[in-house]
Amino acid sequence: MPPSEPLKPTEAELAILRVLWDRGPSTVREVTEALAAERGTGYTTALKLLQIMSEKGLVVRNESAKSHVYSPSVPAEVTQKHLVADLLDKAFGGSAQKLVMQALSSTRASREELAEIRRLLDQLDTPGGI
Amino acid sequence: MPPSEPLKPTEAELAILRVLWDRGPSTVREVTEALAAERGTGYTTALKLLQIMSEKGLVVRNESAKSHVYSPSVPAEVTQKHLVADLLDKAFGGSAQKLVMQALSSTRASREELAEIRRLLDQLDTPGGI
DNA sequence: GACAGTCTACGACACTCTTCGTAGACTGTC
DNA sequence: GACAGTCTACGAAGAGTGTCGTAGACTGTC
Repeated sequence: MPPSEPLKPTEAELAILRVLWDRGPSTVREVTEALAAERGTGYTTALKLLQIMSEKGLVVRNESAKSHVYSPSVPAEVTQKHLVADLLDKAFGGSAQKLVMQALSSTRASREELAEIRRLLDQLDTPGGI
Repeated sequence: MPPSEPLKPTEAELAILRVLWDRGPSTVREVTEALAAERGTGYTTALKLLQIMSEKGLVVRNESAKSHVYSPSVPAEVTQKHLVADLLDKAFGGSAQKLVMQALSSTRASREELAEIRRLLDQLDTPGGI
């Protein structure tokens, strides 16, 4: 069977994924240092997490160098989409509208961002010209 | 000091909150039955959860009747906003635009919903007429 | 070839979450 | 007033998470 679900990352795992998304493929040491500021957690903690994430299939690792190099197994967008879908289901009864409204009203989006969203709305409204 | 943070509900707690949001103030038995379909969990489980949530301040309870009646301590929108803000921070680097894009593209919103969102966008774009 | 430094692997611990079993209180019925 | 039914309260067990300490392997330097 296929790898089944892409498994929802835990909080600590998500923090690591964020580092990998930002930095690209990274070693344990690099992840540890990037994480130090916000979490203050040690080297072996990051190592263990990355090992677990590797088992779960959240990251892939390249062992060709002495220091293994870890990368996200799927693009950020895929994981993000899953997280949004999960929240949508669990907290908003599936109403994307409500979620979007909360997201927009709880932050200050720039005018360009708003325009970008409006562009997406137009695209969704008139699907390609069918 | 004030009750500090509104504490993020866990998954099981969120499922219960959803029942209370839908049904309004409810007894343990009512919550248990509403939850039975999706979780198949027993009476004492719901009771314990509600007790814990009451301690945490997620719900308030009215003990005037023999069967205590539980209600959400804050409106759904407040909790939802916190959850969105949390996801925004932890998974999207604070970019509401990306979150909204994922939310909109991962679901089929109706034309009316899209219009509603567009209305909110207009409102955000021209704040009151300054 | 001993030593310092860096790496991975692994086990253990504390903590939280979720679930349930059991006990005790209360209420109505015969 | 005994009994069945329903309620709350509480303790405990099992799984999952996040953290680290320690051990063992490898690499380079003197």
